[in-house]
Formats: sequence, C-alpha cells, structure tokens
Amino acid sequence: MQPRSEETKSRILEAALKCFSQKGYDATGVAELCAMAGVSKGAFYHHFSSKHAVFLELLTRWLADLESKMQRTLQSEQDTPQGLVQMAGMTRQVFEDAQGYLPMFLEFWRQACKDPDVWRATIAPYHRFQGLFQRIIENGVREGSLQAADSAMISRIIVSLAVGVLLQGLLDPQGAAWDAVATEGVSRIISGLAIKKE
Amino acid sequence: MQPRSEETKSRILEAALKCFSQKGYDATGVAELCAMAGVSKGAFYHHFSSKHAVFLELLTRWLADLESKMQRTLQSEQDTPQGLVQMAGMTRQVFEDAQGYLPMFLEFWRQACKDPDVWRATIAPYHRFQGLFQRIIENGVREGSLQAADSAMISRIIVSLAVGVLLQGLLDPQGAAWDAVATEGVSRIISGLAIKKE
Amino acid sequence: MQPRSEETKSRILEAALKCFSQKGYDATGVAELCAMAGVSKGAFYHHFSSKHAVFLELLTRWLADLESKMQRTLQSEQDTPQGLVQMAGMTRQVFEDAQGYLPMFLEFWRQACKDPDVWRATIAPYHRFQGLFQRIIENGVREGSLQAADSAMISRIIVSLAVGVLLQGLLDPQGAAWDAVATEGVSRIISGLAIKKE
Amino acid sequence: MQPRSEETKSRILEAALKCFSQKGYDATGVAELCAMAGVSKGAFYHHFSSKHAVFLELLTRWLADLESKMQRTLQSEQDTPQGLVQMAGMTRQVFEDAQGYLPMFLEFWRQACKDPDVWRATIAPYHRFQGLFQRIIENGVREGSLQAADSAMISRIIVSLAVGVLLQGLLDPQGAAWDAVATEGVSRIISGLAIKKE
DNA sequence: ACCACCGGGACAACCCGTTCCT
DNA sequence: AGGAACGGGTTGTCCCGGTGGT
Repeated sequence: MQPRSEETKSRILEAALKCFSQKGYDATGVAELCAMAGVSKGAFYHHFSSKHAVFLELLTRWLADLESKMQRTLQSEQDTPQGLVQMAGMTRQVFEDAQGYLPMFLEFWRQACKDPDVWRATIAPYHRFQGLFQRIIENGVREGSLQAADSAMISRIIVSLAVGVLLQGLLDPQGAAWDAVATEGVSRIISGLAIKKE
Repeated sequence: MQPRSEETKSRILEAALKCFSQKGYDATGVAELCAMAGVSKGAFYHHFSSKHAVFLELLTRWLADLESKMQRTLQSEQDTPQGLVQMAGMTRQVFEDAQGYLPMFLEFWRQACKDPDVWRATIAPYHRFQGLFQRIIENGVREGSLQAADSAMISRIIVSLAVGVLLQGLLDPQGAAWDAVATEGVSRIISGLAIKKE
Repeated sequence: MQPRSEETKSRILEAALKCFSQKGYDATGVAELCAMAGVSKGAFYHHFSSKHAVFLELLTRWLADLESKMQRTLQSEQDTPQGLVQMAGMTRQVFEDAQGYLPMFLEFWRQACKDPDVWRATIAPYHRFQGLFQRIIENGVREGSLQAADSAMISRIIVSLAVGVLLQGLLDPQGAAWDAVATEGVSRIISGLAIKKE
Repeated sequence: MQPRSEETKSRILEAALKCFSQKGYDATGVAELCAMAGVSKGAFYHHFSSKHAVFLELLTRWLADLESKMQRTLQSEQDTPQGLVQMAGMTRQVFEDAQGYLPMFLEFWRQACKDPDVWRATIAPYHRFQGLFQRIIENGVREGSLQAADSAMISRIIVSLAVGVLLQGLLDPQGAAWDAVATEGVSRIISGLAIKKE
C-alpha cells in the first residue's frame, strides 16, 4: 500500500532532519532515528539503504526546495538592480524557514569535502545559483540598467557574501541582523554598477 | 624527560590534524591517531584527557596563529582603503597555508554549534576580527579617506564575504580564483566609500 | 494455478541448492535466495514455512534420488565380489553428478549433529545403505563366492571407505584419482574374502 | 603482564571450542563466547582480530596436536604391519579425546571448502598424514615384511577409511564400535600385503 | 613522569528471518 | 502472491581506565 509507505518515509526524513541538526550526523544513531520516527529498524532499512542515503535524500530535497523558491522570487520582479537586492532579502526567509535546521547545512558542506556523491549533489546547485545571478546581471547590462562588468566575478562575490552571512548567522544568530548585512552588502556592490536613470 | 614529551605531544597533534581533516573528527579513532603518531594509547591518554581535548588544543593553536598573522599584516599598512584590500589578499595565504587542513575549519564550526566551550573559543576571534576591521574603517573616516558610514555593518559585510570565499574555496578549489573574488569584492565595497584625493 | 506454483517452488529449490553449496546455509540469506530465484519474499513464505524447510526438502530429495540410483545399480549385477567393486565405481558418478553441490553434503551432516529431524532423515539412508551391503555379502557367502565373515563389520568398513573418499574428494578434488581409491580399496578388502573358483 | 594474558587467551579458545562444537560456528556469537569465557569484548578483540581468527587458531592447534600424537605413536613400534594396525587403533583415542568436540571437525572441513586460508591449514596436514603412512609402507617393503605395491594408493585408502570412520562415528556414535571398524579395516587391507615370516 | 599491555562494556550500522495486510 | 513492516541480533570498534614496568 502506497500512502502508508510514503508516510513512513517522510516520518523518517523529518526525524532525521531534527536529529542531524541537533546532534550532528555522526552522533545520531539509526536506532535513535527510528525511535523518534516511530518506526522499526526493519522499516527504516526497507526505505533507505543506509543512514547515508537518508542524508543524501535530505540534501537533495533541501536544495530542490531552495532552488524552486529562488525561481519564484525571480519571476515577480522587473527592475534588475532592485531584484538582486530583493533576492538578498531571501536570507531572512531562509533563516526563518530553517529555524533550527541550519546546522544541517554544515553537515552537508563537511561531507561534501569527503564524499564525491555528496559533493556532486552540493556543488551542482551552487553552480546553478551562481549562473542564475550571472544571467540576471547580464540581463541588466542589456537593459541598460547596469554597467558592463565581469558578470561571473560579480555573481561569485554575491554568492560568497550570501554564504558567509548564512554561516555566521548559523553560528551567532544574535550577533547581528544578518539579513540586513546581506541586503546592504548586495546593494553596495550593485550600486557601484548602477546607471542612474534620468 | 621533557623534550621527548613535547615531541610526543606535537606528534599526536600533527596526526590529529591530518586525520581530522581527512576523515572528520567523529570518524577518526583514537587507535588510528596513535598508530599514525607512533605512540601507544597509554601515552595518548597520558598527554590528553580525551580525544576532544586534542581537538580543543588544535583549535586554540590554530586561532592564535591566525590572529598573530593578521596583526603582522596590519602593521605594514598606511593608506586605509588600500590596506583593507590588501588584507583581503590574505585569503591566498590562508589557502596556501592550510592546504589540506581547511576541512578542520568546518569541524570547528560545526562543533561550535553544539559545544559551548568550542563556541566561545571560536566566536571570540571572530568578534576581534570584525572589531579590527571596524576600527580600521573608523580610522579611515577620521583620516578623511573614507566617507562616514555604519562601520560595524561594513566590517560585517567584509568578514562575511571573506568567510564565504573561504568556504567555497574549500569545497571547490578549482571552481574560481577565490583570492581574486575576495580582493575584488572588498575593493568594490570600499570604492563606494572612498573619497578621491585630488 | 498449479503449474506456475510448482515451477516457483522448484526455482526456489534450485537457487537454494546453488547458494547453500557456494556460501553455506547460514551465510545464505532469504532475500538472496528470493533474488536468485526471481520471486518475492511473500511468494517464498507462501511455499515454504521457513528457510530450514527448504533445507529439509533439499535433503529428502537428494537422499531419495541417491537411493533410487543405488537400487538401479544393484539390479544389473551377477557375481557378488565383482558387483561390490562395481558399486564402488559409483563414486565417480557421484562426483560428476554433484559437481559443485557436494558441499551441501557437509551441510546436511553438520546439521544432523544438532537437529534431530535432520539427523533422522540423514541417518536412515545410511543404515539402509549399510544393510544393503551386508545383505550382498551374505548372499555371496550363501552362494559360496565369499568366505563366511562378520558381514556387518565388512559392510561398515566399505561404507566408511566410501564416505572417506567422498569427503576427501570434496576437499581436494585434484589431490588424487578418488574413484580409483574407492574401487581399489573395496577390491582389496573383498579379495581377502574371495574364494577362488576353479 | 603475560600470565594473565595467556590465561585469557586460552579461556577464549576453550569457550570457542565448546560453543562452536555445540552450536556451530555461524550460530555462535562473539558476545556469547565472551560471556562463556568470562571476558569482555574488549579483551576478546585484543587477543583475536576476529571470530574467524579464533577458529583458525583452534584449527591449527588441533592439527598440531594430532600430528604430534601420531609421531609419538610411531616411535614406539617395530613391526611395520602391526604398527599400522596400532595406529588405526588411535581412532579410539581420538574419539575419547575429542568427546563432544568432534563437530568442530565438520566445521573445519566445511570452511575449508570456501576459505583458502582454512583450506591450506587443513589440507597440508592431510598430505603429511598420507605421506607418513606412505613412508611406513615403503619401509615395510624394504624390510621385507610387506609386498611391493602402490604405496601412495594404499596410504590414501587407509586415510580415507580413517576419515570415513571418524565422520560416521561423529554422526552415529552408538551405531557401531567405530574403533573396531577402523582397526579391522586396516588390518584387512594390510593382511593382503603381508609376507608371512617363517 | 612516561609508556605498554590488557581489559571493559556500551553501542555502531547493518541485515536477518519472519509476519501482517491487502 | 506481494510489498511493507518488525524487532532482535550480528560483528566489530569505540573511548577509555587500570596495572605494572622503565
């Protein structure tokens, strides 16, 4: 029966998200996971071939979700410079969304350094993100709202800034208004490129 | 005999650095560490109270080293805007220095989210780091080479950018000229603040 | 539908024979069996109550087959001493027949030491086997072609020799011409009993 | 400290001998072994790298013991034909010695079919045994107490008989006086070769 | 003080043979 | 006849004390 199966699977994923975030991937035992999800170990290994497979599934779902959100944000915007700044504002959303689940982000990153599978799954979306920003900038240049510049470099700067903000917000949430840091940073970078309309 | 003792200790630390970087903290066993360092478990626990103590020692040494390097870089600078950009150039140094050991960085960060001891040891230098940039900017304002602005915010943007670059360089070293991304990013942010001298 | 059912059952038995021989009973998993037979676990447990039941079925079929073969060999013989030697020649047949499946023999034997069901199923044919030889010898004595002797003992010696040859041939097939060892051994034992006809 | 270490090791081996014999190798868990030996798992894995290593050690010790016993039996004998028959009488000793531990024999044999290490450890002594018998026979021929014959074949027949007796005695101890079967069988084979002294 | 051997259990991930419900 | 679920059990390894020699 399928609906039951699907529910079991998602219950495991939810539990994994919670556990991995709170205690870390290695420190979380499969037994613990099962207990929290309310399933047996047998059921667990019926749905996932290993603990690592759960991790991978979590990663791909998270990235797919993030990407679709970014796509939606992009649709609803006209002016290029302002659009970029608005996208930076998404960080607030990310922080709120992932309230408590952000440490997973570090787990992803850490494992990506070792496991080629994780690496591929992680790196690909980053390249897409950067490419997305790059195309936006090139659009702006064509429209005449931005000066011509090294769009690849600019997009990398923006993504780096976003990553750095995310990481710091993760470690020290109260330390600063991190979403403001993101938006202000992006707008300062963009403003250097903007062509004022008369 | 003390010199022998010191050597044993540093051999353990070296081995730990290598293992933790390559396989991660959790995945590294004490037995493995001992084998690589060429010491017995008895010796290990004579020098360190636990595996975690080794980790902590590694962390404090790394941070002390990093901070002293930054201090030295700061001495040799005159013009504020240019000085900031030069500091961004340090990323190249960091990459070269820590060739292969950067994953430790992630380990530190990850554990800082859970262990308060690690957190304190990790966060303090960041605050000092950011404070340092802030003071440089305020200096620049006083000197008249920079426009008045929210110096705390600017410094945070710069640090975020640096962190982001570091992280991405760690994951995808061949993906871009990360040191160029850092310097270009900083200079774009600073240039918006610069007051041209005539 | 019956033909399909029968086919499924025999497919399982074939797979079990192969797996048990190659990897041993304990080391063979039910999942593995199902995969090799191309049936689902549900189907498996529909046909057999347990893994052990498959083993038992295999055992009984093997023994039934062996016994019928021996009966057939016996029919076609006239002179008692020569008949016995010819039967020893059957070992060649056994080796060829069971090429690759002989390790099952050991599995049977091993389990017979522990499980009374297996024991009964295994021991009975041996007794019949030995009794058969005994009766042949007694026949020979009555006919006057063999000296009177302890026929039970002689038959046990012959069976022991056969078992020993089988076991060694199983372990070290290239080590010797095992069928020759069997025939030569039996003929040497029998020759001591033979009464030369003039 | 060495004496303690040795004692622990032998306690483990004893427990293994008992467990493997009673329940079989696969069915015996390491935890069970440790409990019976009264040692911790830490101690177990300090002395043996795996369960299989225990098995191998048991095998080699058993074979070494058996061989030395055979050597000793050989020393104390003069007349070749009688010596051979006496050696066959050793089976009684073997049965008494290994009272209850004989199923291990099957374990050895079974694993020898799969594991090359076990195979080597098992087959080598067999070859030595057979060689030993062969040399005895050749001695007898030189002495003039035995007829010239294919000594390799004869020795293989004798070893096969011994193995068969062992196996059957293992499965059905009450079924017959197995040591008598062995001695009678050997003496019948030898008597066909004997040259009567006048 | 330093180091080596030995021992202690807890627990990891994985997978087992089996049953339930459809 | 079949897919999902069940828990208990597997080996192996973990981090760490204790004890005794150097």
